[in-house]
Amino acid sequence: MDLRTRNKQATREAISRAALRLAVEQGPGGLALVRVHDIAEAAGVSPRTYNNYFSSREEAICAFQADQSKRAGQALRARPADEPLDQAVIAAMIELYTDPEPDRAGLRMIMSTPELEGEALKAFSMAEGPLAEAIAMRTGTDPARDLFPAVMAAAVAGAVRVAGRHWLEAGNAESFAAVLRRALSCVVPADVRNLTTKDR
Amino acid sequence: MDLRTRNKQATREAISRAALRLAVEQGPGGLALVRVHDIAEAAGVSPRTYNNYFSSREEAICAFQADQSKRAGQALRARPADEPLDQAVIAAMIELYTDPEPDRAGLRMIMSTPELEGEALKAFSMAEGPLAEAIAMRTGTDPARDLFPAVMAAAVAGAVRVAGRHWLEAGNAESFAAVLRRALSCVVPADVRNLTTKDR
DNA sequence: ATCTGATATTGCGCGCCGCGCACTATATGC
DNA sequence: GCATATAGTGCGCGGCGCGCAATATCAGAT
Repeated sequence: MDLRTRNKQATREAISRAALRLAVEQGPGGLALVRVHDIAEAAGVSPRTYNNYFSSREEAICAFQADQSKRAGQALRARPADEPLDQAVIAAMIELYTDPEPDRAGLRMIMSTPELEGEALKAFSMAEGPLAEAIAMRTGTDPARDLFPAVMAAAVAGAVRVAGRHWLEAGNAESFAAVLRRALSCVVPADVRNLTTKDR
Repeated sequence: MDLRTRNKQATREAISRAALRLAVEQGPGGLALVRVHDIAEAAGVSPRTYNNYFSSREEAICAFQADQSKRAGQALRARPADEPLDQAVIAAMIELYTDPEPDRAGLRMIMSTPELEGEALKAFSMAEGPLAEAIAMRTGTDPARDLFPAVMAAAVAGAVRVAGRHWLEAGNAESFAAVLRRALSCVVPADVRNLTTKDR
């Protein structure tokens, strides 16, 4: 990859990290106190530059989650091709979202701050497109006709979100991986054939 | 209900309707041209009053979808108690979202305008809470321990969203009810017992 | 090592937005 | 018909997003 591009990504990440850190410092109640000026300063960049990378504080704060979700497709595609869909999806999502174990404070910030709700949903739902594509590949279905890939992708993304919420509310009782597996088991059918055929 | 409250709701709806109408007029590309001033004027209200009801144009535009989603719980609860979960959910969602058949232009506006993406996701996801509660009632599960109700609710809301997108992209080939049924069939298990037991 | 062209960063300024506050208009319930 | 809670409004402030043009920075060729 181009060095120039790498520097850009570094700047982007610096801004994003600064934004999330400052937001976490204020807690879910004080998002209004996180000024663009502060984010830019903490990232060592001018306010105008901050706005070249993100068009809202919310977007900057949730950027990490968004980027992670975008990798959902490749995570599933990385699973062995002969693995059953349900196992592949569960393994892929656990790998994607628990490497490393999520930051509690950060996740709590983006998931329980009303002003961030829309952006957080956007961040998680960014997994849907790539995921649907990967699922379609695996099941050999045509995304234009079959609803199954897109619906399943949305269900998986939703399960991840619910798992996150539950993991935040419960204490350290369970690892996120365990919660995630439980959640995904509710929507990823062990045998998917009867559903796809019904859907054709 | 109090008359005063009804007038408030009427005002709220007037603003919301005006906002959506103006947005549709500009199309998904020109949301920036929909000024608060115009919305307020079209609703016969001062800009300041508009802001007493909605804290952003996006929220005003998506208010109808949001309100509809909020009724998901009662829609499911209105189904006969002895009806199997899968049939009840499908029937309830079809009743809720196809009475009347959705407005194509309006739905297209909120679902394919990038600036509205977050708010639209919020609107659809507002069904999840009430829906999860109703599902928990039906299945007799404890939402605090079992993930199933919340996960299923998220999956259903996601399926509705995907169905909407598909219905917009396809022409008049299918009624929305038909698409909705197909989408929901992908995630609502015909026999839910094996999943709930696995989840306990 | 130097130059050069591309590109990232920045400063400035405009228009709009969300909202707190205080005031006014309204009509509900007595 | 009146008192009073409540909805609507005008004003003003601070902040934000972004277009534009100038500047700084750096990769790559010579």
